Amino acid sequence: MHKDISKVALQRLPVYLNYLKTIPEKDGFISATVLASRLNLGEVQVRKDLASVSCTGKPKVGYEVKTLISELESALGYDNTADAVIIGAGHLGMALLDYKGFEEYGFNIVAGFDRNEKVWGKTEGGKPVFAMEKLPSLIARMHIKIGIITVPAKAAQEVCDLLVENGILAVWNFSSAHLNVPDGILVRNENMAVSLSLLVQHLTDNK
Amino acid sequence: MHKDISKVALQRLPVYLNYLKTIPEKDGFISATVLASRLNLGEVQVRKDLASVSCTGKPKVGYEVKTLISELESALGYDNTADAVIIGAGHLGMALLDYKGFEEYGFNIVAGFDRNEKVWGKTEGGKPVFAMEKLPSLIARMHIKIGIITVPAKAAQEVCDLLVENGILAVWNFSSAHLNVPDGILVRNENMAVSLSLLVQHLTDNK
DNA sequence: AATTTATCGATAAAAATTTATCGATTATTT
DNA sequence: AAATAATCGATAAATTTTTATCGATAAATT
Repeated sequence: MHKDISKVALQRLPVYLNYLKTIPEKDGFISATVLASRLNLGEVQVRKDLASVSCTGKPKVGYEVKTLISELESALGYDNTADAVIIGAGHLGMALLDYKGFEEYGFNIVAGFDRNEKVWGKTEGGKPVFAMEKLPSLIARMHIKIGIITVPAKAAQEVCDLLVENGILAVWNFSSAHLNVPDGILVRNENMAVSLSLLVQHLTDNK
Repeated sequence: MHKDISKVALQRLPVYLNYLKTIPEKDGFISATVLASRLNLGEVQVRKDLASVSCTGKPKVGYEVKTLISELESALGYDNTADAVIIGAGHLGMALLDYKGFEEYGFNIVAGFDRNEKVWGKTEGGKPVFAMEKLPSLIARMHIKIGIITVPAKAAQEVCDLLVENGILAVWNFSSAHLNVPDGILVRNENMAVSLSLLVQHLTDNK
């Protein structure tokens, strides 16, 4: 098994994977040179990134696309599917429930939960929405370790506490609230405004 | 004006800003030490990041929160509000239309556009959804430079081309498609599955 | 008023990441 | 069959980023 994939490389691997899945050369070969120019990355960087998951590149031709795809998938751990639940079935929660990309990458959003009884029993992309009361038993029964928080900021900490109490180990936080968690619990904050601001920053720099 | 903010620091600045806006010490001071421990970052790193936008820290007490907030905002360019449009009024598009965080950061999502006439005329969070035909004139009239793509992958390139044709300079791509754009156009890809996979990666590493 | 404590800001060291270079290898061309 | 061209993979150099150290300073304490 390949190891020592740097943090930043790890962020680029899915980009390669994603791109490889869309190209016409699906049944042939692709070189690091071509890949680099298509994705606007450095040729050497691409080669180095790929070296961390593959050693099947052949001089003059490059990498077999099929092989590379499965090597990337396996390196990224997409083989072992991971289950997660979503708390908050507003538009964002529903969008994530429906997001096809997850399945493709081996993730499985099991269900959504919401306080509002109007959405109980609804399904989105085949995923059901339940009452909050059902959360503890479902998490326990299915040994779920990942919780996705898409509730308003005000309710986020409360929801987070509930998740942690019930054995969740990683939280993906879409609310703007800053979450306090005990040691050992991983929080990843997804702040949409931050992402957009980085885009704008870039825009104003280059003029 | 402060300069030379490193790329990675630039990604952390909004985190500080976001956190500062939520704390109880709003009217007082906060030290890099405290900020670091609250956000689980290195003390020196925080101090260095802040040094790139501020020089108002006082020994023994830290930084005045109010001052720091406005210094961060100005460094990040949140003074000059930026307008954007969203193409694709599915759940994700609707969620972004409704996302309150943007306004807070000085962004303004002007409107959504969709091919499906069932959603035309709807509003979400006060933002209207229009037919695609209205896109060119609105972009031109309001001088909008940012487009957010939340359509399915199949339609993404077509939408992207349309945006570019009409003068959009930056694209925030939520679809899984890889977009080809002319030089000078900035594309930022938001792959939800990537974010989740990084979370999971971290989870499986630390066990 | 002197001493202690907490923190800044700067500089230096360490670590991580990117970029450059180059020999080895494989297909293609002569 | 030999020469050529393209590309890999490895190693080295350059750059960027993170972490450590330390004197200076402002508030708190003695």
